[in-house]
Amino acid sequence: METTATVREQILDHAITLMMLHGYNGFSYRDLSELVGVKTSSIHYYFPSKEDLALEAVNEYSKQIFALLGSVDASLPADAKLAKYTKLFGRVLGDGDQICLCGMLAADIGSLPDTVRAAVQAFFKANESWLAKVLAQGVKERTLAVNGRPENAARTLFAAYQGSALASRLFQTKARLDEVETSWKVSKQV
Amino acid sequence: METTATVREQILDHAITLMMLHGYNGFSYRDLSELVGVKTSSIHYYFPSKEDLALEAVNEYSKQIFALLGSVDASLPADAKLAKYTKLFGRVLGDGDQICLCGMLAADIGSLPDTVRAAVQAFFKANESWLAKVLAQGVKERTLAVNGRPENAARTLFAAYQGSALASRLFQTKARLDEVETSWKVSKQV
DNA sequence: GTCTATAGGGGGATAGAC
DNA sequence: GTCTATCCCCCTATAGAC
Repeated sequence: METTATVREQILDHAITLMMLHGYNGFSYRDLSELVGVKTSSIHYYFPSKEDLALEAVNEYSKQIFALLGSVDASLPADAKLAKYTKLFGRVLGDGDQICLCGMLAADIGSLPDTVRAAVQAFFKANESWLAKVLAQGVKERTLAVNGRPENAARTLFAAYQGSALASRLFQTKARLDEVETSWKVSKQV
Repeated sequence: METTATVREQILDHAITLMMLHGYNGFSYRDLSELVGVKTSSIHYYFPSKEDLALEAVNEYSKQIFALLGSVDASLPADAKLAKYTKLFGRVLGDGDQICLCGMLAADIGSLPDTVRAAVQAFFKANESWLAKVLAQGVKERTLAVNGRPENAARTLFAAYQGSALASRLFQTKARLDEVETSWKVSKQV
């Protein structure tokens, strides 16, 4: 049982959540201060600048997501893997008021340094390459509908997940994420 | 030749651009003041609160986009209409540092009042229903690849455009928008 | 309509005591 | 490591002169 999180970990976790809710420019050290229960100067002790904090948030977030992706059973059929991915992406969205941290920071990229841009790019690429493998497998198994090369389709698919996360929150319904999955599954045609 | 724009119009146009670059929380009345050449208090004369400004920006932006959508020749084949849409979406992105205003505000929705949320929702729905008609036409003509009902596929397609706009700016390449179109076009299979 | 002036608060960040 | 105190600037918004 892990009931003890260091102050640093608490700051980072809350920073991730706050950015998923309100974006980089929509939260402050004061917000964190109140959530964690330490003064803002203590937060600067761990994360000298807000940009440092954003960068470490992306790295921590990526680490967590990649761990989940890595835990998906490699022997599953492609459509089952895609279903896992949809669920994973949905769980990240929390109660419906959050979007993917890296989708949010991609929106805020105009306010962020290149270090953060590179980290967000890496997150995108990793997800896209994971999805590309699943799509390639789905083509072989004839369970997923892929137009063109799997690499290209995977970029579009990941974009669709990110866009659907935006729409899910905007309309307060998670159904839109499931529709993405449906759009790539081979159907008997309605 | 229209060389005269009212101060109000200039404010609104710059507000749209600034929000497409940096989001709702990433620009200020001072930024606008410097761009337009009037004091911030004059901006408050036209737009009492920043939320008012955001709402009118969405309305103006929507009006412009809907006018462009309406100008697409109804007699075109579906795949040609989709190509027009891709171009239109790409032109909105400007030099590659902007994303769709309503995509951006969907990311910032946690900081915005319900009036703005409703306006952004209306923008999403209008685009989705326009795309749904194109997809339905494409199914008949056998030029577009649609899985499931056109309405569902259209929501996924629009999400893919929004997500690809994010990625286009993140990676500084517009190729990603074209890939969306490719993913819905019936191909001879590579 | 546009300005000056200002209110009143929030922002990130730092110095230095403990 | 955490605090108090503070700096300095930016923020939205308003009052009132012109």
